[in-house]
Amino acid sequence: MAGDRADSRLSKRLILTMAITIKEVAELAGVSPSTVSRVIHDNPKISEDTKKIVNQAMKKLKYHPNAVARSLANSSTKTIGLILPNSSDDLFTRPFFIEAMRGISIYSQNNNYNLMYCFSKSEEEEVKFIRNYINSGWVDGIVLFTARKDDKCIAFLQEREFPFVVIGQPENGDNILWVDNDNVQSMYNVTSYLVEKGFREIALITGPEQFAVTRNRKNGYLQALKARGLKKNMNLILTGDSFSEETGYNCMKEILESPVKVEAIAAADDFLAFGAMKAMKEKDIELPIVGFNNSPRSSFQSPTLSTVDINPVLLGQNAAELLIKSLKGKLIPFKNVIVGTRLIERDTTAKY
Amino acid sequence: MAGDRADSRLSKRLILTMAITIKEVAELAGVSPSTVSRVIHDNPKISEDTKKIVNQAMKKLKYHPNAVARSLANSSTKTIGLILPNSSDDLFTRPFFIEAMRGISIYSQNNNYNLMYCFSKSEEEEVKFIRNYINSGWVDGIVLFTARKDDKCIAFLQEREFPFVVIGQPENGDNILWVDNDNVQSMYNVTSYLVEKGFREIALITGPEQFAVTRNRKNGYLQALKARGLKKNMNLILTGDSFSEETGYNCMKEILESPVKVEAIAAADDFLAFGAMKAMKEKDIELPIVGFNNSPRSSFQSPTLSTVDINPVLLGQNAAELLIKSLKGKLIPFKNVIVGTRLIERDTTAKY
DNA sequence: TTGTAGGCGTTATCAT
DNA sequence: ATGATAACGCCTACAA
Repeated sequence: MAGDRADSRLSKRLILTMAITIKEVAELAGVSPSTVSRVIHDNPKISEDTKKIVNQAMKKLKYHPNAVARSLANSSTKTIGLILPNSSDDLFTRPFFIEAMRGISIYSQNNNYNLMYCFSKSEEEEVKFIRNYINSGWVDGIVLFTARKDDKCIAFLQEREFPFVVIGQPENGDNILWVDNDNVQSMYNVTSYLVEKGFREIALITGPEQFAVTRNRKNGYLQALKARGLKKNMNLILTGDSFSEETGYNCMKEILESPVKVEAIAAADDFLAFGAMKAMKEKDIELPIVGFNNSPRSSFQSPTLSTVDINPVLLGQNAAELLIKSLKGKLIPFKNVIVGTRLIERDTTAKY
Repeated sequence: MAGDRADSRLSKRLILTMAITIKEVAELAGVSPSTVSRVIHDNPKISEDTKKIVNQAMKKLKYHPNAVARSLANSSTKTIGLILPNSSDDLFTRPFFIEAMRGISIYSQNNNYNLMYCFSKSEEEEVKFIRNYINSGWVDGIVLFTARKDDKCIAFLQEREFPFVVIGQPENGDNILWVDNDNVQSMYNVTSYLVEKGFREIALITGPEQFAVTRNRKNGYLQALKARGLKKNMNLILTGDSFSEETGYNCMKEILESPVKVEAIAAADDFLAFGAMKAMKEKDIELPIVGFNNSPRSSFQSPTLSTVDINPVLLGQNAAELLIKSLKGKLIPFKNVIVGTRLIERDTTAKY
């Protein structure tokens, strides 16, 4: 007498706002819940007839699987957590983050993964949020948006053996999933480009050394000089303590007010370049300069700034792809992806 | 003999990567799972002694509640879904969205709510994602980032009677949670400001009428004229078909090439203003102009653009607050919040 | 091919 | 104050 058992909800349903469950579909279709579950998962050994009946019942009742229950049973939420870093102002002035987020969403949405995000104010808070995501069981994997030297987030994730991917090349990244541009190569290209224009005394303005991106771009610069037979001049290498406009301004001012000869500038970030341009303007000097990241402002400066497009959307997409494939247990042939960059020639260099 | 029952997982635990459950804590503490649950929830009728014992056990085992199981039992995920709209390029060039997201995250994180997001390519896709969020049961409520005329997302959410909040004032918004600036007042202020500078022939460049923000700003403009005893001139009111720079350019060109006299411009968006400035430059004309939204570029144009700061972070924070309070069943005294704006005077108007 | 039963980890009701 | 038990909705051996 299944009909009068206590769990015969369909007939007794009073609260209409509650979602339809697999049991109710089963009841209407006259089969067992497991059969319905099998139909949902396209289990091969199910007869066409019952499949049809069950599908009709599902349609009639407007059944939709409850993802939470599913997650509990599968111990997988099909959700990825994004840890937005503490770069406070950067977050707003630079479209990098939202573009990368969009890239991640493109791949994830196509593969039925959900996305969670949180903003953090400090590296400690980042770790706190990661811990929280892991402990609560909300996410299957995590995306980090930056790789620092001695990165606490990475250390923590490794210790917990939790799946993650980094946008940016971590140190000791051998066993880590990451995506990045080839920052060595990109800056190599920028430097070579300036050398080919005929400049010899090329200054480099970078951000803090704790970021891999800084060390790599510096390397690219040095390698290019070497390859062209130019020797490095430490007075031309300025390491700022941030990627801000102010830092760029100070670095450029320092060079201009020193006796060092400069003919061109490679900046590791557009904002450093903006600051440098400001310093030059103040002294009524105009030197060729190239930035990095193709920030919107770069095409509206006067003169417009030559820069390098690092393709953040693609970085995000590849990050999501790496992580999701590894979550699915797919054998991925490589643990990291290099996304190509593109030098955009604008006013600050085109005329030379 | 509880010790040798089949579910005595603690003693038999082989797989160490599996998370600790309430049962294992109970076993170690020598109490029942329900007691542990009560300790977790600070249930008043629990003895200090057992509370202590249980807490020790939790600490020792590094227990953390499983949020998914909790959600299933509570039929609430404490998660909010954000529907990022289809404004493709806008998303990247304007920090509005990420700032609003940050605002939402501030309030949500403080109240232990999680955030999910998705990007959509069209209004249809937005509805699809909303449907998905609701049907799957992943989210308790939804945040919309824009309010269109005849908004399909809002209609769908209302039909499903699902909790949501809108950033932007919807039409027929009486029974809807929303936050917005007072767009009428803001543009009223801008217009009055220009009138006080002595200008009479003030042009208005707006985006499409389908957006409430457009209609409201237009209203503010008209009301200000009326209040100052100026009569409206339809030739000075340009309604663009987007908020883009190109649209602003075309509108301004149209005015400048017509016989109409213009003395100043109020633009409903910075990008419209950027376009207008470009059109003026081409004709070697410089008229006072005010934009909207305080986009980063506005302070780097030459001349720098006067604009209105709409405080997107606060908009986001208030949106989250409204939604979460209503989810918690708190009686909220108002169903909407008005966030103040601030006119920022820069080069395009300061000198007059 | 289909059904039964137990489990995923937590909460809540009802006893005691 | 504490424990047993049955949900929450779905999945999956195992049985038939």
